[in-house]
Amino acid sequence: MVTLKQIAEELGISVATVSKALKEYSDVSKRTRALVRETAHRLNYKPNSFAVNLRTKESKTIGIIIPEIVHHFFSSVIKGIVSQAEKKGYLVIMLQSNESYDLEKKQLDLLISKRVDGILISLANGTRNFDHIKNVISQDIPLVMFDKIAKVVNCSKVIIDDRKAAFMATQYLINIGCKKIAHFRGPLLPQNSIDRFLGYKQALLDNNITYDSSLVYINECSDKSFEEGKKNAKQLLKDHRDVDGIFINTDLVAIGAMTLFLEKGIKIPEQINIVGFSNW
Amino acid sequence: MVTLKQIAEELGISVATVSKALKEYSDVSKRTRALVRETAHRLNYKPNSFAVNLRTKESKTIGIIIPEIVHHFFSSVIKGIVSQAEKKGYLVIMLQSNESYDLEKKQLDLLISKRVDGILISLANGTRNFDHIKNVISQDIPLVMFDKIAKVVNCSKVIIDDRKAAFMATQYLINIGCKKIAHFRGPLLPQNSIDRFLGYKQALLDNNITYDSSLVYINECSDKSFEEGKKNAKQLLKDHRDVDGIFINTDLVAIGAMTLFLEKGIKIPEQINIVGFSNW
DNA sequence: AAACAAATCGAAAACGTTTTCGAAAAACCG
DNA sequence: CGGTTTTTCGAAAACGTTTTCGATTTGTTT
Repeated sequence: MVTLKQIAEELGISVATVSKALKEYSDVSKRTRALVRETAHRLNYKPNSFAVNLRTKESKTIGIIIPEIVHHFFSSVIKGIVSQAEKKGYLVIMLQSNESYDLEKKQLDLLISKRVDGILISLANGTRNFDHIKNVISQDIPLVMFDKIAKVVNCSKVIIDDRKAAFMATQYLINIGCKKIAHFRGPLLPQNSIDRFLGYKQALLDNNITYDSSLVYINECSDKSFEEGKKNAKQLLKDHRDVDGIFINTDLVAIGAMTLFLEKGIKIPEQINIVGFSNW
Repeated sequence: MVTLKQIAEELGISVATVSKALKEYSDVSKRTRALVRETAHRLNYKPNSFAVNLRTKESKTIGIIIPEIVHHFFSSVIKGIVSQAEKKGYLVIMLQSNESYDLEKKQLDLLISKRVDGILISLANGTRNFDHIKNVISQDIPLVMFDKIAKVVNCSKVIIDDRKAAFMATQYLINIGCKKIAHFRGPLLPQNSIDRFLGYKQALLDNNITYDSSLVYINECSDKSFEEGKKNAKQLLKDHRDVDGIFINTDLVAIGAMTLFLEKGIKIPEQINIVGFSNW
């Protein structure tokens, strides 16, 4: 591997000038600048990023922590992040928390020990303490939360209007004539699960439909979402045979529910209407 | 940020001993080792990985290049790679080639300029020259290819037996009674596209069904796979109305084809049987 | 030609760690 | 107690780059 020193020796000048020449410092004459550029190219010089990192104290990489990689939403988010970061010369290190608080904390430690320049994070469902996040922020490491956020943490956040979207989904069911609408919601904690529930409730309220908490089913949105959807659908059939619409927190759960209904010979959308959330 | 030097000053010993103590060198007495460990922990010492990288000439990161992140197969592969790498203390940098040869080359350059310790790569469909790969290998940077490989490159490779799998899929269609079986294949180049085609052909041969090249349709497996599936299915209906089975290179294409058949009122599997490939 | 300004370069320190090698101290032995 | 071995430590170099600051050279102005 060729270094600045070798270029310097080749040209009989100092390492300092070579370094400056390569960064086009006005400090060094045009003639030597050209000379250096030329031989650097000839020797196929590539700066040693380890040394650059140490000296400049930055790595031009950003870290990202998401609950689950194999997930249509997150994998498209990653794609966007990676390609955008790239344009600015940044690389992306990706870790997943498996929806676990402990793992999330460990991954965060890993990223700061690697001294990434910044961190993007979507919280695990299991996270209800945010000290590890606040700790990072207090160390002045840039951090922004997206999708699964915590309102109490003071940092930039990127989210959609879950509440409004849920409202619109429920309103749609009402518009096409549904009278009794159930909701399969996510866990109690993540903000977007809460907001979607509130949007659902608001839509009922605005249309003078009385809210019935027994129509709300919870699922964990773990990696068995599909099975959870089937289970909840089965339970729903027992509890409320006359439900004619469901607004479901996540598409994979919705697919599980649909599968069960089809197995039971229940026609969609003739007998029951279903709206999922996520754009899978 | 606390450094070795600060620990050394705190204890009135040298930086060298602190470093060695933290790595449990037998070189330093048990007493000082304990002392160092203790104060390091108390001061919340975290080694500066930039310096470690520079000194040890390794970064404990591996790079991975895949054609497409938003893809069920690749995102599960990533998940496996990330979690396994993690166990060994490695991080993963991920880049995508968008199925483009030029981008693939650029990404490879990026990874080696970042001096990753090793590279995993699944080739882009557009790649038909492998000098960039060979070049990396000749620099003694560990590289292994997976899924979309090139036979001519001399390195470790991880693949499945595409040919056998395709054979089994086609054989299955034959077993359930299909007489005229079409094949929607992938591009001409990637090895697994070739192998799947050969497996299909072999199955026909072994069952004394004459191979008819007009029953083979090509699709590019780009990001418009779904549309390609529909298009090929439409064409197939024009060319060979009596086909009763199709072995399709990729699930997303198969879904496109199924969608078109359903739109045309053709019943699956009553009128036509379909096997896709990928486990989506 | 003296005086000054501008252009060009390089020595050296710094980033924080790891490792070699020699020196000092301690322990052991007859 | 002298000599030898073992244990314990630290000085210093090295990794390759960036940047400051002073020195030297060149050019410009009276």
